[in-house]
Parts: sequence; structure tokens; C-alpha cells
Amino acid sequence: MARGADGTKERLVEAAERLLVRDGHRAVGVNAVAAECGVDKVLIYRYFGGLPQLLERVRERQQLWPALGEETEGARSLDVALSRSLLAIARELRENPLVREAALWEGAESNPLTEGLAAQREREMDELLELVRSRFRVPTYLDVQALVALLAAGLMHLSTRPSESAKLFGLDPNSDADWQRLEKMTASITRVLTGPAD
Amino acid sequence: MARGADGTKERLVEAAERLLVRDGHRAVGVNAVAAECGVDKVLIYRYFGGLPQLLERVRERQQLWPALGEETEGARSLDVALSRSLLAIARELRENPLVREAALWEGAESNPLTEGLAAQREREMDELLELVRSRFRVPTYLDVQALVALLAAGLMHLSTRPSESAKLFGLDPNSDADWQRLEKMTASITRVLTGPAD
DNA sequence: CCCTCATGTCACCTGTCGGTTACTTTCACG
DNA sequence: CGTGAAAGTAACCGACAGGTGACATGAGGG
Repeated sequence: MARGADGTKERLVEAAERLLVRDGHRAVGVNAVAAECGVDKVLIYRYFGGLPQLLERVRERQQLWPALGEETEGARSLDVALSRSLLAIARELRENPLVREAALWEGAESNPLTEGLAAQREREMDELLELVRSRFRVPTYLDVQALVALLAAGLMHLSTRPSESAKLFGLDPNSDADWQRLEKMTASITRVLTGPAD
Repeated sequence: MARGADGTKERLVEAAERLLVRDGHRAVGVNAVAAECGVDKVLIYRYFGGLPQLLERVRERQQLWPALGEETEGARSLDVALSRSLLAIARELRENPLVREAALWEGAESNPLTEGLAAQREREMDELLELVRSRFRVPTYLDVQALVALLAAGLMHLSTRPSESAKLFGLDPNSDADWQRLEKMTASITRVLTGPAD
């Protein structure tokens, strides 16, 4: 029977997401996605044209990077605007497995999903800088971009390590206690760097 | 003719290193290493037992993580000890492609090489903390471990991105200018965080 | 001189991957 | 009714991966 193409298309996309979250990006292949969906892989080619196009649909359905504009909404100082943004990134990476897996994937290869993630990330980054510079007085000696890049990259790296490798620079990012130390350090750095005043 | 097993063993290890540096970890397989060496892959099994054991030899021949003890040798303050260590890590990652590829590999899978890297890294990290705590007065409010972990992870992440993805948090780690900004920021953070005194 | 063993080559097996072709089933519409 | 297009299935293909067995060839020691 013809079970309806639209439903199957959506179920395929969902299967890909599920597979990515559960088994990581290495498990996302034509055969695996089709099997996970309980359907033949030829449908992937018929409906999407190929796996990349299917991943494009995954990208469309998902928010791959936190919207920093909302986070900095009520911030009244450079300090808290940056802290909130960085903590939002940290939390998103820690709590949203799909984002985490996409970030991990980006280190390995390029595809519509990882490119979408990169594009969203860069856009949010630009927006944050723009917003912060227009709203607050940024000391000329302070390289906000380098600051945010360095801390965000650190949080990204620490949150995307596979769970097997317990210790990472002496910390275990999977441990809530250690993760809190990292968040605290992130806040400390931004607070101290952006200066006590302003 | 028997060209000598010892020589062939070494040439196989060198071929693996060359392949890893040139084409990345995904290219390091039994077939590829044998082909790069111009020899049959069966020798890998005969001489080493398998690819993992060959990678073990690669690990033995290489320094996979900078020795932080040497870097902090002449440091007379907590500030410079940490800065020097972090900059040593940054430079090593940036200039030693084998270390960089091994670090990238660690994010994807586990093998003797990546495990060796992780082990060396953790050992150096422990040593640094031990050394720093014994040699300097570390303020009780300062979480040195989280600080170093966060910054080192950031540098690691930024230096291990594939060269294609130009922008990363608005910066291009392949650009010398941008990289200098990151190094400068690293130094600034450690300096400010460890406090002006001591 | 011949036997043995290490070195090395070649061919082959098995499994998995992405991708395609050919066939069957189902439904909608004239 | 029946015909034709869409939905779905199954079998297949070539490329490439890791891994193994059988065979040639060489040097050294009895």
C-alpha cells in the first residue's frame, strides 16, 4: 500500500536525527538511516536526492546554535551580556545532544548540517559583537572577539568530547560539579576582563 | 631478497606518520599505510600484529604533548608560569601537525595514539598543577585547574579545525594575525586572573 | 648441498558502504 | 473497470575496508 510520501519523508528525517543523537555522526549513513526508519534506502534518493539533502532538512528543523540576541536582552553591562551569551552556548552544547553531535561532526567532515551549524554560529557571533559594541562602551584595549572566541571554543571542546575519555585536562565535563567550575570560571574571566567599571 | 625486517618496520611507522600528517587520520588504514610504504599490508600484521600496535610505535617515537615542566622552569610568578605553559601548548598545536592531527583524531575515535596523547596531556596537566601549587601561592579563590582547562581546550579547539572552515567565531586561526590575538588574550586572561600581586 | 626459516608478494575472503535497476503493490482518476 | 503513476521492495553492483592463506625467494647453518 502507498503509505504516503510526506509521512515517510518526515519519518526519514526523524530517523536521521535519532541516529545522530543516539549513535553519533559516524552512524549516519544511507543504510543506517533507512534501517532505523524501517524502510528501503532507495526512498532517500527518491525523496531527497541523497543523504546531504536529507541532512539539509534536519538543519531546517533544528536550531543548531543558541540565539544570543535573546540572552543579552536585559543585560545592563558588557560583563553580563558576555557571560550570559557564553553560558547560553555552554548550556546548549551540554544539554542539546543534536547540537553537540553536529559540533563534533563539524570537526570531522563537511556537510549541509555542519555548514548550517557553522553559518548560524558565525552569524550569532557577528550579531553579538555588533550588539555589544553598539550597546556598551567597549574598552579599546579589550579584544572582545578574541575573548569570546577563546572561551566559546573552550566550552565547545570540553562539551563535545566523547563520554569515554573521562579526564580532560584533569576535569570531567560530564560531571556536574566540574562543569559548574567551568561555568564559574567563564563568568569570572568575562567579569574580570571587562573591568570592574561599566 | 630479504630487505631486512627492522628497516621495513621503521619505514612502515614513518609511512603511517607521513600519511597522518599529510592526509589526516581518516586516511590512516592498513591498505593506505602499506601502499604509502610501497610494501604489502600483510607485513603490518606480521611485524606489529595489527594497525593499533603500529600506532603504538608511532606514539613511542613522538612527543605528543609539550613538556610543561621545562616551560615553567624559570618562571618567577604564577602568572608567567601559566602563560608560558598555555602558550607552549598553543604553539605546539599550531606548529606540530602530527600533534594536531592526533588531537583531532582523539575527537573521532580511540586508539593507542590518541590514548597516548590523552595520557601525556593529563600527566603534564597534573604535573603543572602540582608544580604551580608547590612553587607559588595560589589564591584560594582561584580555580587554576578550570582556568587552564578552559583556555587549553579553547586553543586546542581553535587550532585543530580543518583549514577549509575559514571563519571560526569570527576569527581565522590559520591567520597569523588572528592567532596572535588569541595568544595575547590567553596571556591577558592569565595575567589578570592570577592577580597583579605575586 | 640441502634444509629451514624469515622476508616478501599475490590472490583471495568477508563485510559494509553508497548508489542503481528492475519489479511489485497500491491508489486515484477517467 | 482498468490504466497509469506513485509508493515501496528486493536484488544487485562496484569500490573499498580489514584480514588471512598460499606461495615464491632469499640467506644462513647443519
